[in-house]
Amino acid sequence: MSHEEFPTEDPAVVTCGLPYANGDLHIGHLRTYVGGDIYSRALKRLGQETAFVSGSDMHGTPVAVNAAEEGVTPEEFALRHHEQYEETFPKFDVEFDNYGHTHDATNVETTQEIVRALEEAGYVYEKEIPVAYDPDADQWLPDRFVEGTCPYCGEHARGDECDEGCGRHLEPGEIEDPVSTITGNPAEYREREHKFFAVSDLQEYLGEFIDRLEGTANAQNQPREWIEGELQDWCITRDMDWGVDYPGEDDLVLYVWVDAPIEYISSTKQYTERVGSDVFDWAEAWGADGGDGGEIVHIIGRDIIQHHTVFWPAMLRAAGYAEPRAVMASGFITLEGKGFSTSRDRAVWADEYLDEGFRPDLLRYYLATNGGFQQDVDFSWGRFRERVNNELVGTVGNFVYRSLLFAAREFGGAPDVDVSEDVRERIETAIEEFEAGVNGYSVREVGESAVRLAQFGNEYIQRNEPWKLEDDDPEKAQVIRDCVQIAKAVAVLFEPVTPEAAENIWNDLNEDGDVHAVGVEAALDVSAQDFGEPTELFEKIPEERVDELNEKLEARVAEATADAESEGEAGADEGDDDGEAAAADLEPIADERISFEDFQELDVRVGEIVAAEGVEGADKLAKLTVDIGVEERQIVAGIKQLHDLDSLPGTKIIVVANLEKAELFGVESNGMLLAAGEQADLLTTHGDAVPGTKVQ
RNA sequence: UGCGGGAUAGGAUAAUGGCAGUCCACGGGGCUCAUAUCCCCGAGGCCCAGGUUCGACUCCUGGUCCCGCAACCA
Repeated sequence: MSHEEFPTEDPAVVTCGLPYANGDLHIGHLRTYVGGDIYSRALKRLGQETAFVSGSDMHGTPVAVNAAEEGVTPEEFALRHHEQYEETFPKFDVEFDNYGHTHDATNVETTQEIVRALEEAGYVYEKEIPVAYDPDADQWLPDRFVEGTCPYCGEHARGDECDEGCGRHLEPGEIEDPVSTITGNPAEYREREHKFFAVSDLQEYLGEFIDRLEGTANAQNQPREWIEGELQDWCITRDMDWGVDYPGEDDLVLYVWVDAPIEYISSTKQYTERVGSDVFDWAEAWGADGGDGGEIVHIIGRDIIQHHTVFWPAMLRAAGYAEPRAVMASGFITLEGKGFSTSRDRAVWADEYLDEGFRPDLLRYYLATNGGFQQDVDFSWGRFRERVNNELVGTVGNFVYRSLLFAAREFGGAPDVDVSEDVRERIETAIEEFEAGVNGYSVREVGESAVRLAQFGNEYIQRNEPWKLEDDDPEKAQVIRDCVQIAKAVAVLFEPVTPEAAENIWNDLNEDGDVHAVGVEAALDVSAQDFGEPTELFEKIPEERVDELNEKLEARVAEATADAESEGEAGADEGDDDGEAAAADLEPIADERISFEDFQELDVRVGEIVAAEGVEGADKLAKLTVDIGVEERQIVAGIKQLHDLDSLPGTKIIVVANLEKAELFGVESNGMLLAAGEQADLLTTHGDAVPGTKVQ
């Protein structure tokens, strides 16, 4: 690796964090992949030899647990997601040079090689630790295969973290009353030998490494806490079948975070196997040939910074590979100002975006340029429309279209004169900005260099008004020639962000060759002379589309929330919508009608609140004791913050009495109270119906 | 609680301690080859409180708020 400016003489590897084979992709995920794709295209554009690789992360307990729930094998489960990812990325023009997965033979082999190297170098030792064990099923229960009671807050918790209560991380052996998540059997603790990676031996190295690491500031600073504090060694084995076998140990697999980053190497290897080492040499890039290695750039979400700045470089170092040059950690995405919530279907899914008929270019542009890469950005359909209409249609599309249209009509293509000095210099400036974006690890800067150039183009054509010039005025040919060149430069510089539009400009210009393969210098190359009338690059998004999309989103969230509530998860999630907003745009009435019989299935009763108290550890849940005439019921509802609980006893409410029981935060909820809207305005009786009266 | 990132106009971004600039949106006017671009004018901003200083968005102290991370969560 060098710390010279790109492009360097060495091969580069750009990687994207492995998507975990356990769910659907939404535009929040896409930010990292689009960012990586743009960055790798930009590097290639600068002439840097680059491999862009990733793969699906197939292992780990969540896959195993979810597969078991579905009754399929982990491999089947994970492969299904893998295939889906593999199909989805190209639809967004995210084009990996190689996309593998962690369960393929290459990765298993590479992982085992690296683990052996760690062992040989003396970085692995054994230690006995307590592990949950299911004696009935004769099975070890690592991580999420066990759940029980958090020793710190007493809430129900997963084996590895107290997900519902205090949020603390739990060490193996800590969780109390352990129960198997597969069989429901009570578990016991058994001492068990496990393998540890002596990260602490590499503390000094990691301290130096982090000082020279490039990329975004968050990736460099966040891990300082651990690296400059006391590093703990890392347990790298698990008692399960699903994973990469630990070499020489039949009943242990490697912890998923060992084989996951190694997929970066394996995927590069597969690329070399496909194209030949004369085109791209994985061993040189990763320093497996004993050399210094190439330029390794990791592009990840900021949630996995520590894995890429502590464990991973430690493994590379200990096993004798090259270290990463840069880590770019992206911020998160919010949707219309609020967090994504996949359980509430509050998300813009990758497939959904495409199904709405939008081109990948538009989203790529939005994601790449709406804020700095490490900044959290908000996605809203309104702003999406604004930026597409103003910047892509108004600035870029309009400039290219008006220039090429004018050129085609007046000259049948580009007039045969040289590009003026001023314009040449302006294009050179744009190239410099583009390069600065790559060297500053800013996909935003890369994307904006082309838009600013198009903006200059609009000013330039406007200032010179070629449409007012006489046909024999040499100035007319000059201006048009300059504009055609600017349009070509825009195609070259905008290609990483909007590959499809770049291709269209290229075709309109009647250029030979592949716009995806040319270098930045092509921006200044003489254009083809003849071309016809151009196509329109981008289409405006009408305002009604935004309304429609927002309505769809709201309706979906409402539906998912209602589903969740009927499953007894009411209020356990965020619900901070404000009342005015909810009143301003009401959800449309459902189209589907239900029969009277269906309605009659609901046993709705008048009830009276006897007692109300908050559920400990939950922000929003309240435990209510409700008198419904025939009996008293305990009902949990998400109203803790919305009502004064002390004033509730004596209040008459309406209750769905025959809703199935549910457990929320470990508290049983036997029924559901009816309330209106996000503010949970409680339904009550107008007259004096006694508790137990049926509502009909 | 600790650590990190952040807070500049409605949104997005700049400013060695020296006039708070730019893009988009908004209001008004002009131009018009073009999917309404460009030009002109206008309204609108430094999270708060102290301090250092001739002078603070910038440096210091103390707060507030947002987003993360806190290690066998993929």
